[in-house]
Amino acid sequence: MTPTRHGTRPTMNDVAARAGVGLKTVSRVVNGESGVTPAMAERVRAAIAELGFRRNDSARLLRTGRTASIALLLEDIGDPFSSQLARAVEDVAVEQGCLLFTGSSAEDGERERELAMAFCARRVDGLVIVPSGTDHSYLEPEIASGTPVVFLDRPAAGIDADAILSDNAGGTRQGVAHLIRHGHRRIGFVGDLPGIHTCAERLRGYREAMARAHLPVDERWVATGPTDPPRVARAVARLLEGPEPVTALLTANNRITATALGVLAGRDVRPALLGFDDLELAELLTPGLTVIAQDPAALGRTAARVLFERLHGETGQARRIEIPTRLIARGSAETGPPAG
Amino acid sequence: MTPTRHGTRPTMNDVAARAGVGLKTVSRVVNGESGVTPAMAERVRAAIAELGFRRNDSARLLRTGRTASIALLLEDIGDPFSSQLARAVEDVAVEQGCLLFTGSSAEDGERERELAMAFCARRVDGLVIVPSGTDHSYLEPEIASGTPVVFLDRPAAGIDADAILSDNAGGTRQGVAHLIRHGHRRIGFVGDLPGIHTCAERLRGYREAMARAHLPVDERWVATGPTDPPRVARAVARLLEGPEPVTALLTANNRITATALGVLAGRDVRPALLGFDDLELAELLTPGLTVIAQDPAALGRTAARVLFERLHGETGQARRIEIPTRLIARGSAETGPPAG
DNA sequence: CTGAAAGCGCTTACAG
DNA sequence: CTGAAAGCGCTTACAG
Repeated sequence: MTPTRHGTRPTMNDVAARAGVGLKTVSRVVNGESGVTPAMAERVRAAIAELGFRRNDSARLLRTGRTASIALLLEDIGDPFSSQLARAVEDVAVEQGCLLFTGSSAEDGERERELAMAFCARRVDGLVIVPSGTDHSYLEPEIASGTPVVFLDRPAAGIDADAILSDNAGGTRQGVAHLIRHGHRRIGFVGDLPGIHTCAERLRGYREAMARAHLPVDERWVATGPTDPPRVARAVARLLEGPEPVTALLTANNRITATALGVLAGRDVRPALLGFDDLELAELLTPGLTVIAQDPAALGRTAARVLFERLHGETGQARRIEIPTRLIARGSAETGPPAG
Repeated sequence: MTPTRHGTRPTMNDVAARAGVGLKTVSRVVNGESGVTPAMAERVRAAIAELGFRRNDSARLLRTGRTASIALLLEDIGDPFSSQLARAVEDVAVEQGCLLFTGSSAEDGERERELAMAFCARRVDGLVIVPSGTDHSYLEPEIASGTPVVFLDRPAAGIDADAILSDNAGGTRQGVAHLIRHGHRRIGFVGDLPGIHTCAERLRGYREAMARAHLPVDERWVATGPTDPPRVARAVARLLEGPEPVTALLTANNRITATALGVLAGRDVRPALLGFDDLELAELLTPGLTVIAQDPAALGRTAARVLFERLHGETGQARRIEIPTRLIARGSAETGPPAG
C-alpha cells in the first residue's frame, strides 16, 4: 500500500502510470467497459487497490454535461410537511440515479431566488420549487436553456411552468359541507395571508361550499392575516365573541390549527373544529382532531416524476396537476352547534 | 438578444468571442476582479447580457479542488426529528457558502454506505452522518484522503470520528429521578433494539437512576425490541398486567411514545408517562405529555460547526460532544402511583 | 491592463 | 485490444 498524501487523491492518470497502461484503459476498467484483456484489467485493478483510487464523479459529470443531481427548494426543510415532500422527491431521485440538493427559502422570496440561482449555477439537472417569492420570471432563462423547473404546493408567478398542487378548494368545499351537514350555519374561516395561493384557494372553497348550501357568509367570519400565534389567537377569540358567535371553525393550515387548539383548550364551550393539514397525534387529542389531510407523499412523488419526464424529453405544455385531499373525521368536527 | 439554442448554454469562451476579448478578461469581469478597463468591462458585460451567460460553478469548482457542498445522511428526511437536524445543518452550510445534499438511509446500513460513497465520489467537502450501519470502516480511506466525516445522534462503529450526541443517559437519569420523586418505584422502560446506541444509553440512564435511588429493577420491567406498533403495544400492555404492574412508564423514543399514548388512551387507570423526545401537540394532550426533549437544532448546528472546523484545518483528536436534554413537565409524569 | 497556455479529472471521438 | 489527443468550462500561473 502506497499511502496517499493526506488530502490528495489519486487520479486515473496516477493509476495509469502505476499500472503502466494508457489512461483510457483505466477508464475502461473503472467503468466496466468491455474490450480489455484480463491481464491488463488485472494490472489496472491492482493499481487501483494500491493507490486507493476512486473515480471523481464531479469530473466525469462535467465532461458528460449533466450533474445527475436535482435540487429541491422548500419553505423550511425542518417543517414536517416540507420534510415529507422531501422524502418523496428523494425516493424518485434515487430511483433515477440522481442525488438531491435541498434548501430552505424561509418564506423569503429573495433567499429563494439566491438559492435557486446557486443551484442553477451548479447546473443541477432540474429543480422542484415550493415557491415563496411572488415573481419567478428570473427562472425563465434557466428554463429556456434546458433546466426544467416544477412548482410544488403553489404555482409559479409570472411564468408558465408545471405545478403540482393539492386540491385546496375542493378539499375545503368537502370539509365545509361536512360541517354544514352537522348542522352548522355560522362557520368561521381562519387563514393566513390571502395573497398566498393556498389560502386563497381554501377560502374560495369555503365560499363555494357556503354558496352551494345557500348560506350567507358574514365577512366578519373570515379572518385572514399573518400566521403568528398572537394574531391567530385574537382572531379565534373574536370569532367566538358576541351574540352570534360562529359554531364551527375552519383553520386553514397546520400552524393555525395548532394555535387554535391551544386557545380552545382553555374554553368550556368549544366550537366544532376542522383543520386543513393533518397533525401528528391528532387522533390522540380529546376530541380527536378532524382534518382535511393533504397527501405530501403523492405531491412530492408526482412533482419529481413530472420533473424527470421533462428531463427525459417530454416537451408538452406546462401541466397543472391537483392531488386529492382526504377528510379524516375524528370527532372535533362531528358535533352540531349548541341547541338554541 | 441572440437566442441561445435550447439546451445549450453559452460559455466564457462564447462571451470572449462575442466581446472580442480574451477568455481571461471575461473571467475577471465575471468574478469581479480588478484590473480591467471600464471600456473592456462594459463590452464583456454587454456580451454576457446578450448571450445570457451564467458561470458554470461545477466547472469552476473542479478547477478549484473543492465542491462547496456537504452531504447530510439521515435515517429519514421525512421524520420530524431528522428534518430539524437537517434545517440546522443547512443553516450553517449556507453561512459557509456551501450547498447541502441530503439523503435517507432508511435505517439500512447498505443504503447508507451506497449513499455515503456516492457523496464521496462527488467529492463533497464533508459529510454529516446519522449512522444506521454497524461498521463504518468503509469511510476510513475517504477520511484519510481529506474528507471529514462527523457523526450525529449516534457514534461511528469501527472508526474513530467526531460524534455529536444527546446526553441520552443523563437525560434519562434525570427523567427517571423525576418519576421517583413523584413516588414511583416500579417503573417500566419500553425501548427499541438494545443494539442501537441511543437505546442502550437511555437504558443505562434508567438503571443508574434506579440504582442511585437504591431501587431494584425487575427485568420484566425492561421491554426492548423492534419499534413496530404491535410489538410496542403488547409490551406496554404486559407491563400493566398482573398483581404488581408498573406505575410509571418511560418510553424511549418518539414513535414508541406515540404508540404507548394510543394504548393508554383506551384505559381507565393510566400509569404516569414520560417520553424521550418531544412531540408536536404534546402540550395539548390530556394530560399534557411530559418529555425528555432533545435539542435537534443544537445537535445539527454543532455537528455542522465541527465539520467546518475540520474543513478549516482543525486536526485535533476525534471529539465527542454531548448536547444536554431538557425535562419538560406537562402533567403526564407528575401523578404519583395509585394509593395502596 | 490583457491574454495565451496549461491544467482540474474525467470522457469522447478517433487512430492504430 | 489499446491509447494519444482533444475537450467539458472554468481557474491558475505566467508572460507580455
